[in-house]
Amino acid sequence: MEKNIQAIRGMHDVLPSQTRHWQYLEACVREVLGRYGYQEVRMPIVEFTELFKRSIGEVTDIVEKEMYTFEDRNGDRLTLRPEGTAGCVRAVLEHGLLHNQTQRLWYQGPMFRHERPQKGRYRQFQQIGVETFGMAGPDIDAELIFITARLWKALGIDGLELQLNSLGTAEERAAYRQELVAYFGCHHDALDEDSRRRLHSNPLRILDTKNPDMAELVAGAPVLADLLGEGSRRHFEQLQTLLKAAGVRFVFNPRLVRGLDYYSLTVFEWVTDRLGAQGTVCAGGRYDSLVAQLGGRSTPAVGFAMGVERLIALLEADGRLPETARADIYLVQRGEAARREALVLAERVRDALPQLRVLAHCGNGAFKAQFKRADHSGARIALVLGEDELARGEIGIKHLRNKLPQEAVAVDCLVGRLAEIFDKS
RNA sequence: GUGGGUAUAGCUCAGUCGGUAGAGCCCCGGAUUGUGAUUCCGGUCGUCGUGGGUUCGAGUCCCAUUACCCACCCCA
Repeated sequence: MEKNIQAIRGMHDVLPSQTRHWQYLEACVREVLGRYGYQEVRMPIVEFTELFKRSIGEVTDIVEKEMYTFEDRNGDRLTLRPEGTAGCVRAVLEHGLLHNQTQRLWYQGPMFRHERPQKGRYRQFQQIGVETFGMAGPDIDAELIFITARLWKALGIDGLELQLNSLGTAEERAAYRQELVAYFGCHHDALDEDSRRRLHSNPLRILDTKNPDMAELVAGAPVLADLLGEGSRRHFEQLQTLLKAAGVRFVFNPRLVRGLDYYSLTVFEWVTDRLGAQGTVCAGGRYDSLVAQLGGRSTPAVGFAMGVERLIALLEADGRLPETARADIYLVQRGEAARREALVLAERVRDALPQLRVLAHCGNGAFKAQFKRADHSGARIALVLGEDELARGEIGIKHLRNKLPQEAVAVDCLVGRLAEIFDKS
């Protein structure tokens, strides 16, 4: 038997009842970022596989088993982007946007990771990313965090916790990594299966284990903060001072590690406990070595990304989202001549009153049913054009949301009368 | 990749011990001619996820499979 075609696992349609929510969120983001002077960039969804391998890191889960990679018709290895930073860096390098200048950029779009879907985690998911280039100080780190805090406020999201950590420079982190591997290597027998694997892939992750049997071992592990050099330490302290000065609350989380290889110094996450296991709603950090790593002149950079589905889930849980837009006017008609006239009339109303949403009934349908639809559309008034009205050169205005009696106005006066009605609200 | 749960109408869900498939919502029609949301009456809608098996008989029991959900892993 033939199977119905359905959406790819982990990839979802956004239906009309939800698009309104997305648009609201996007408008909010656009507005806030605009106020900080950030500019939107749009990159391709597909890049050379090599780009992601070189930026995200060969031994990360993303590169090893989560990428949608395929061969192009001419034999190129291509990958559906699993995150946005790599492509953004590639784009600014390719177009010389880092030549003697700083950049504050943002983008939005789908990312793809072949993971097992669950709440808040999908194979195609939407991210809004923000990246800045050419600024090395903690002030730009703080600015990014201010942006996020302002965004939560604008959206009405509260209850998020900001977690903060410093990973040090690439050298410091490498040194720390070695110490960790040495330490856990000595206690190899005490490691659980996951941690043994992490020992090679991402030893910093071991610190974040959820296994209580490992708690003691982890507690005795060397601490990254002890290995930070003077520069890293000052950067981190200054950032904290800036956050405090601006009244942005945060929690120092020494176990906060990012999964991608390119991070250094500042890393942060906004988390919630209301979304199940996928509690990170926004995360980012500094990646001062990535630009050089991808062939550019060494350029400091810092950025973050938000998971749009997760933010929407939060907003929906709080009932913070606007209703789907309703119609303002529904035009019902009856009779052949009226049907033709109705469409023309609707056009005229749209010409004169562009802010109104005008639905004209199309096709057949009992008069009664048309009113039913008018009601259902949410329209405040129904315009009635039947044989009688047509003969008299009039149009009926029926108020659907209050007790006002139905009016009849000359067709020429309709626009003026409608303007009056909708002006009052 | 690993584990657990679920699958019945467009939606939300009942369905007893194995005995002919149900409700609410939605949609459509009607309640004196051309007027909605309330009320009343009537109506449409199902490969009971899919494929096998047990049985006189399976939505129900068994096996397999697929999809979805949740968690692990990982991450936004």
